[in-house]
Amino acid sequence: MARTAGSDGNRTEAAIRDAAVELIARHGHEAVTMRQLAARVGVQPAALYRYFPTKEDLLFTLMHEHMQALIAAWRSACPNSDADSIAALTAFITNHIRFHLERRHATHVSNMELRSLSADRLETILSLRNTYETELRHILRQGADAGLFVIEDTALTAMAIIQMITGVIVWFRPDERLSVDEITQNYLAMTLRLTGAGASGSEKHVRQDAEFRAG
Amino acid sequence: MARTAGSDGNRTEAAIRDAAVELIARHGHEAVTMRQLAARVGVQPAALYRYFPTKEDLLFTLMHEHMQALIAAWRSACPNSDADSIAALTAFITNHIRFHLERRHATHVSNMELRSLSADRLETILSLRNTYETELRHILRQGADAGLFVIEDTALTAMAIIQMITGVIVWFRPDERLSVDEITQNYLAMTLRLTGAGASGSEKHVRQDAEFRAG
DNA sequence: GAATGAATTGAACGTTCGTTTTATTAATTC
DNA sequence: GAATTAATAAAACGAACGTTCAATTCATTC
Repeated sequence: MARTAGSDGNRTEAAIRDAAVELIARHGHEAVTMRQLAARVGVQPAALYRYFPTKEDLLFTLMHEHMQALIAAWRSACPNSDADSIAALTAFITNHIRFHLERRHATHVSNMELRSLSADRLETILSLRNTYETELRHILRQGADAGLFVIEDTALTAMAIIQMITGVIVWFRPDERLSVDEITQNYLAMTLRLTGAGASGSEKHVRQDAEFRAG
Repeated sequence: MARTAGSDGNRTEAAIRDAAVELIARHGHEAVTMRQLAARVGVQPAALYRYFPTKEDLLFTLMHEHMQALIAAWRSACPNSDADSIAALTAFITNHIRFHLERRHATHVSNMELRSLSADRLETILSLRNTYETELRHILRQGADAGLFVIEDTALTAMAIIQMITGVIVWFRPDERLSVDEITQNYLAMTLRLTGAGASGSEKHVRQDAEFRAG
């Protein structure tokens, strides 16, 4: 056989991307074979090479688009530059958690498969990551300068916050006892306390365990 | 040739473990080949099979011993059960960061290579991990019950703290601008604020950016 | 409805993988 | 110093890997 009835390049490419994200997130890039991926898509292995020249190209494409989407999401979610730092931090945390919970698989790939990239492509991804993290560092520094935050070390605090709020994808599973909104408010409250902003902006969001379980 | 002069099974096994931890941490379990590992040890691939029956057995051994060492380290570092919750939390954070900074490679392996384990071995490791994390949950719950902490959700807060303090191994490199002690104090201060214990126990550790850079 | 391009198959390439087997040498025991 | 055991080398196994190539069929254009 050859070309199949109803075949469509755009649909096939999208199916490859979707299947690849899920398989790589679950088993890792090295562990996923092109045959395995092709079988999941419902196609022969050779067909994959019409869309991605190599296995690594496929991985890089997924990671690159994910990082660009993350930065784009923040650009459209961040408040005006004259907003106060607490509002900016709130927007950052909220956007980050929502974005990552919506794309758990893609985030896993972007965070775990860096070592499968060639040197120059690794640098491309790390540069995008740094661009994003710099946004948080700016918020923290401005807030600290304005006396709104208590921060010992801006870079270290930024890393700590990002590790904490990205970690949600490790344990969160849909149909969990907590809704996405509850989780977001919870992480936000912790972040505001962590940065010393708790007293001025977070109390209204704080609820106790019992209320969470009841709701 | 065959047995080499001065060869010693104990030394060879230790060399295999050390090389395996480093290689797996850097490249991932799937990406490391037995030939590559053997070359690093300075031995032929077949020699590895005298010490570990399969590649997965080697990985599991490394992860299992690491998790048991982590739990043992906490058992010998945790204060008496009549100590207050802030002291217990302080001991937990301090022990965790020191332990992980001393074993960055092994921690990387234990955290990233879970998907290379068979189902029953995965369960063994996850069970040990749960044992460890339960210790933190107990501290948080006791402190919340005693009114020392402000915690919305014990399980979620425990996950957030562990993600945050384990994340130190991702960015920390020796000969960094911050010493291990400074990093530990910094994470401790953030954790105490995050749990709402900041006002009563952490101020004496807080220092500003400028002082860190100067020190 | 012939010509052209897009989409895919089927088969194969050389390479590398984890692992096994057998033989050989070094250390230890008696 | 012979017998035994521990430690390794050397070579090979079949299987699976990423990838390529030619052939073939579907869809579109004119």
